[in-house]
Amino acid sequence: MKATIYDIASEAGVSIATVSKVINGKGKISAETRNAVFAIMERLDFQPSVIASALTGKKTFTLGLLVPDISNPFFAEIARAIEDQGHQLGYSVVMCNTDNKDEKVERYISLLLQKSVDGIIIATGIEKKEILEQLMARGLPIVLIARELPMLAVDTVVVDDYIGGCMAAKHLLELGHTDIAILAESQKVNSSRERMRGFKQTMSEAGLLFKEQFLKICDYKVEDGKSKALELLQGVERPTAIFACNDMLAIGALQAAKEMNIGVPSAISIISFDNTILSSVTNPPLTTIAQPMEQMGKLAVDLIVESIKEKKQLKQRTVLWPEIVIRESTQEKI
Amino acid sequence: MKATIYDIASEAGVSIATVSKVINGKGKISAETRNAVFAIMERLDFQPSVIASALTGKKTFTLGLLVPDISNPFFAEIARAIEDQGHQLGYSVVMCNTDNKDEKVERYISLLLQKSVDGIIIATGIEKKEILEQLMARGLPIVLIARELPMLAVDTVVVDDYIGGCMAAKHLLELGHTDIAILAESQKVNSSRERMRGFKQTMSEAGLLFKEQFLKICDYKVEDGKSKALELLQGVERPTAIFACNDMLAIGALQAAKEMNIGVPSAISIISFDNTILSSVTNPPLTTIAQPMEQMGKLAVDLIVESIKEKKQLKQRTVLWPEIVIRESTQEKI
DNA sequence: TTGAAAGCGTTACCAT
DNA sequence: ATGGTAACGCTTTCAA
Repeated sequence: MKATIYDIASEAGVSIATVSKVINGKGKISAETRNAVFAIMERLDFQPSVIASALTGKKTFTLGLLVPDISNPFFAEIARAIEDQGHQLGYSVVMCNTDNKDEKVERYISLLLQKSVDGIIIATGIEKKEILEQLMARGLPIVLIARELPMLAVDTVVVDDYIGGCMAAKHLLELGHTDIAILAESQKVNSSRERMRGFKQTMSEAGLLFKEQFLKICDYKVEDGKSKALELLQGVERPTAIFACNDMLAIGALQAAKEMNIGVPSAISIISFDNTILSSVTNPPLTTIAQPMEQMGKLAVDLIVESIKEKKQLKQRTVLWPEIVIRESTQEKI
Repeated sequence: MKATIYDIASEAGVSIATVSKVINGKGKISAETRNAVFAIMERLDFQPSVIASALTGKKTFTLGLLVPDISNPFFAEIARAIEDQGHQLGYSVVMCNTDNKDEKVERYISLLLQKSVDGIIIATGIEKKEILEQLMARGLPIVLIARELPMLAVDTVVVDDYIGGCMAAKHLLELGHTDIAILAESQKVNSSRERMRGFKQTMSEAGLLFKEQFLKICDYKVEDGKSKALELLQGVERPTAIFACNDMLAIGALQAAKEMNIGVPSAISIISFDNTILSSVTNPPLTTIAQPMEQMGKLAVDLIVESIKEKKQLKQRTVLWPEIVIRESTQEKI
């Protein structure tokens, strides 16, 4: 049914070794046979089997990608960047949605191993770092993107969350806000912790005290951001600005303000983090600390491919600079 | 390095055939040897190579998924549903972003063929239907989702776009609107054409005339929706309602109205199509015709898997019913 | 209940 | 410049 190297060989009246050589451009082959073989491959619509060639020790040119949920715009944008660069360099990417569950992570990793992927890019949180250690022990190239596992020598690409937090605080401070609340993700998430740390640090450097009752820890869901923001806005003391640790939470805050008829940014300023498509689509559009998702994805792929080609064995941690995107959800305190 | 079936066999003092049988639960194996083999597989952390087993004629348990752009929330949500169900049934999915370009489609298909995927789910537009015909001639299972290629016997899962268009019109009509504009996608897109057709049909059945100057054909981009909506709103005759053929265009319309200080829905109603996360996040949140993305994805996978298992060879076209989700972007004409 | 051996589509080494 | 052949890790058939 599908043409194989044997079909080509017999059709061309040469050996399979010769065909293999012309496919891979190896060895010395006369222009004449080369052309003949190419012509026949074309005519028979021959596609060399990656499967078979992988079996002989070559690569599968396939990467695994672990994300919590591709329907989350942040990860969708990262995934797009990764697939683009992967494709550019000749790799396919297998998408895996983990829902941030270690058990699913383990299942997917096992599957990817069975399929002999050349490397795995991980954008999902992992609690048990043994999972990764085991993987690394196997010598499989790994890179972490947008997540980190401290104290593990693994290639990592992240944005500087601490600086991002600082930038958010600086912006709000410059606008004259002093009563500021934070909508954070679970403190198990390293990036969220760092964003908060940068934020608080900048406040205290400005001689301001962050009021702990203004800190709300949320799930990663619009709904939860909304209910926590509602608590904030209904409290006796009301903040004049909110720092949401991601776009989803910021949207929740926006909805809470709307529900309470509190103007944004007139009565309350909201700044978020990520700069996914969501932040440009809300009303008002969100001022946000942008993660350079495209470069992050590209970099992650470049790292893993280098590591697959064994061009490098030093592990590195690349920290990208965030950037503030000022839209319309923040304004001077009045 | 990685344990193979040989390692297990020699460790267990049996033949590789025996090991193969216990892995696949085939043939008759004594409980004793079975347990021994299992124990050793466990101890050696053995992962059977899908590559090798695929080479012997079995499947790769991998599906290709062609989407225009995974960072578009509609396709991200579809992709999530597909990956979920695929994983459920034992299949991995390779994601491919085509940007709706036939050349990229062809490149990806060729790659997927080389990797011996068991089937391809296509959610991307294709102009040259020969591409598909060729694929089908190879006997590779294919299913189309959210796109169709008329006059081609291929499994297809779509929402009833015509009915969806009718529902949108009916809603607007019930609210008393008569001057209604349409923001459509390229007329090459079958679904957009159908939505429009249903919409116009319903209007004319109500004895209303659709004014052709109220039809704007757009790209698939927020920006374009905005500029086209702006033209509409700045015209001498201004519509009191807009039907946008997808969420992105509706967002553009929302932005246009905001820029012109036209209240939504007080001065103009906007209804959209898709019900991606975007429609719930805008202000006001969008009334929209929902596509059941989750079921569509699940169904597509079920179809392709059946077809892989050769349980079925009849091609079918499954048309799902859309549903209107009323939010706050539409109201009675005043 | 178990095993030997052929075969899957390539690559790579060694001959010619 | 070209070809023969072992090897990759597994499944399957046939024998024992």
